[in-house]
Amino acid sequence: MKQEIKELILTALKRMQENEGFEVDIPSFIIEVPKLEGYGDFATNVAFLLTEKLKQPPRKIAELLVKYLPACDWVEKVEVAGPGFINFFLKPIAWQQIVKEIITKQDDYGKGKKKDIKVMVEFVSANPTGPLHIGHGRGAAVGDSLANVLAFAGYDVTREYYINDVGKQMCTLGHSVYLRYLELLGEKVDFPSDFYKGEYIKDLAREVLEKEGEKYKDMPQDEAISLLARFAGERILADIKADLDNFSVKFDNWFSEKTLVESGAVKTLLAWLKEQNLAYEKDGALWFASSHFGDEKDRVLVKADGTTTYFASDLAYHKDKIERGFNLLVDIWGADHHGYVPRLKAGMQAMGYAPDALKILLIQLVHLKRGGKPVAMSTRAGEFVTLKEVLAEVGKDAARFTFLTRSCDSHLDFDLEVAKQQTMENPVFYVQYAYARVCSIEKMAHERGIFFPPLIQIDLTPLETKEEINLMKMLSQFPEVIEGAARTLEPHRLPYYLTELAGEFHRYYNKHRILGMPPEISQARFALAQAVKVVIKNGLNLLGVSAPEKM
RNA sequence: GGGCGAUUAGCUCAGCAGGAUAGAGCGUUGGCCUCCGGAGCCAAAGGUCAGGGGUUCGAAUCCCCUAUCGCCCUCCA
Repeated sequence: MKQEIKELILTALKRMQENEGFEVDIPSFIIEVPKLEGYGDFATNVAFLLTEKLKQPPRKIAELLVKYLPACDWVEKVEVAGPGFINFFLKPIAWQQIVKEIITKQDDYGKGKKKDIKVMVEFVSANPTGPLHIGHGRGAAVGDSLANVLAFAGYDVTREYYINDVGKQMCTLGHSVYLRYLELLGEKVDFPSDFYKGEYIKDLAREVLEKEGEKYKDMPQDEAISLLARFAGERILADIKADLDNFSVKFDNWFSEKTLVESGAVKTLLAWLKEQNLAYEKDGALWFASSHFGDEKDRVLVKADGTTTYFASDLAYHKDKIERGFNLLVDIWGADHHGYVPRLKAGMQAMGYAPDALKILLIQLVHLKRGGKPVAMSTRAGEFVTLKEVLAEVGKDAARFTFLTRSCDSHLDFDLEVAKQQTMENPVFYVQYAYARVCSIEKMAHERGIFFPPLIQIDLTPLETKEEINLMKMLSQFPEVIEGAARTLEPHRLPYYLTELAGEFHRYYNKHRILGMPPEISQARFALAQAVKVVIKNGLNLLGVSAPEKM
């Protein structure tokens, strides 16, 4: 609808230029929904943007422009208001068309046109050294829904999980299991404080002992640690996959860092950087000259002990992404990694890629609470509330909706008690309730033997009360919400929209009856309710939240 | 000390690419069940958009400074 208004204005601008002899570039004006009803259904600021060039007051320009607007059968009237806004008032038929469109398109309503952009969304990517905790859950929900939204908006989307399955932390993992294993065999061990202390390590050790006996005790320590690292890593990764599956989080690809190292990609890249004089040796280490590209200092690629850093692999990984043909890379990181943004961007530049092709979303930390009181979460002590535990307690829908109803860069207080409550403090139920209500109306109609013609044949002209117009307006905004959420990489816009839409429907439902009215009114209202159902369903799908027919 | 993020109603948070008189829920107060699901609806009260400068027709929104809070500043991941 917005787009159609825009077309009208563009036409008027052209005609005005021709007839009045103005030679002005067409400014990038906006069409917005005004806050006040009296200002119409849409308003534009185009006149303000022309004042400077035309050297005339905005109001005068607006009045002139209105004269050149083409006639249109769904526009009621156009007014110039205030200092120079142009307000459009639409006829009900304009909105009724939307209902028809939704009913026709169903699952496709809101979809954007295919865009020629291949985007990779990389998210979670937690090291396979321990179970996912609630912070990972937030990243998982945001990444998964953002990928859904981007795909729906017309982007070609791939979702990937990067597995850090080599390096020091895997060795530490193996060693941690090894020590717990020895403990089980009655040996006294000194467990270092920087090892993985969680209870799950003991469980893994116990499992090894039960299945494979005491054989690791007798082999060389290095060999035992290496074998145990592999076992533990695979087992933990399997658990991570299961947790994500329970959270309705899907990946197209699980990318192993190990393959990057074994294929020689990391070595090749390092050699190339040296050749380009972008990397140099100092103090026995190899450094990347990231400070040439805006980072505050240079960064180590190969440590003095000969091992490569996480960062070295990461450069090779991002090079690999680009080489696979992605022209937009979205990385979703915990905010505690923000210090790595400049160096990775520097890496992109050094490798000859546009730094803007990489968008990094930093997700602020989650503070877990219960009844307003903080729940202790210490990773160091190995005591944390896992994602699995949270899901078991509050359920997938509430968890996902809560994670998604915050902008990424705002801290999130996740209160377990609130997430369980079915009140408006927890709007997931409010939205689902609206959906269930429509389903219930259908069921009731069926039970009463009320006949409805095919939705597409229903005459919608009876839809003209204020509540109906508002509801239809809200429905018409869905495609723009999708487009905006995709463009800005802000999936949180969607839950807010759905909450508003649900509110508009509840209001409507409370004031007007759908069933038991004269047939032409009942039918039109029923069609409207079906349109609401479609949009809520499409929205919840993108959020990975279920749309229950009964609650 | 430096960097990033935040600061909007008593609380939790929105505010969509600067637009007209600042938004929602919770909580508070008062209403609505002869009626398709009351997990709902209506109404009232509640604000110096942290503070100060600047940019312009116009700023919660963009720029600078200050304050407070969180996170980061390793040849860790």
